[in-house]
Amino acid sequence: MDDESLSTILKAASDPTRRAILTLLAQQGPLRVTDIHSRFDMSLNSVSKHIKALERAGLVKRRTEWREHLIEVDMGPLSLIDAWFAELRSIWELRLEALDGILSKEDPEDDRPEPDRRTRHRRRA
Amino acid sequence: MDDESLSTILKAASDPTRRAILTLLAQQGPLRVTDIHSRFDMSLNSVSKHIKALERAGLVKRRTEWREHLIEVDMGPLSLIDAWFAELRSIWELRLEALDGILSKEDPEDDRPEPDRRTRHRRRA
DNA sequence: CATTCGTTCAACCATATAGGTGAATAATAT
DNA sequence: ATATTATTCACCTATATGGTTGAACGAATG
Repeated sequence: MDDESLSTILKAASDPTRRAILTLLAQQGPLRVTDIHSRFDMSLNSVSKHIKALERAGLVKRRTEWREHLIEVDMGPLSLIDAWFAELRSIWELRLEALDGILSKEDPEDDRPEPDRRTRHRRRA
Repeated sequence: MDDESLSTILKAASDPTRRAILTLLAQQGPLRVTDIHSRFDMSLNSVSKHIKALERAGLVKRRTEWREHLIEVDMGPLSLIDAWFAELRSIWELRLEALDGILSKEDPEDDRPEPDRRTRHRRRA
């Protein structure tokens, strides 16, 4: 549905460091920014930025207790991606079924322009 | 498994135009670059680049017949993403189960540093 | 042969982002 | 009050990417 948040989520997940952070959080549970930083050979600032990217995508949630910011993974948005994949797959399968049904009936030329190989020059609407 | 190709796939899928191209291909079947271009308000060159990005990610395959390049969607790589999600989820659930098991047994302090709220200064290894 | 069509390649610009450093803020400990 | 710890904010640089335009290439038509 929401195309923009889908982009944000996928883009956030497309970075190896961010995926590693997600994995770390999944197996270790809520951690502080500093704890996460200690696992990576990278400046604390960069880690903080990555976390903010994950936060923007909704893949992690921040729970601020006293002076520590606990970061925990949120599996929710992943289902959005699942849903998109499922939709794409179903569209694809629907087309195949429809193709099956048409195979012997309609004039195939005006439905989808099936390339008529090695005839004279292709013109299409 | 292959972290780099996972990044490539997710990044390719993170662009709205590219997702639209995938959807179009899923419902229309194999199309030429020009056909795809006609659906978007964008230069042919840009469309060509997007297609190459999708190709690099393995999300579409190119079938060159005579002088036309037929582009068709390939659902294969999507399973790679599915697999990663599933792995992440299972790691997460495993931790929860383990937490359940430990609840009353071990010294909780050296397993995962559970923040001991408002005690004296935190020091960690 | 010259022309047209489908596609890619090359150069270019604007913008976004990953990474860094250093200062600022907030809260606790001494 | 001062020092220490945790986090963020602001700024800078390099690189990647989306988009453009224009030229080049290969194949089929006339």
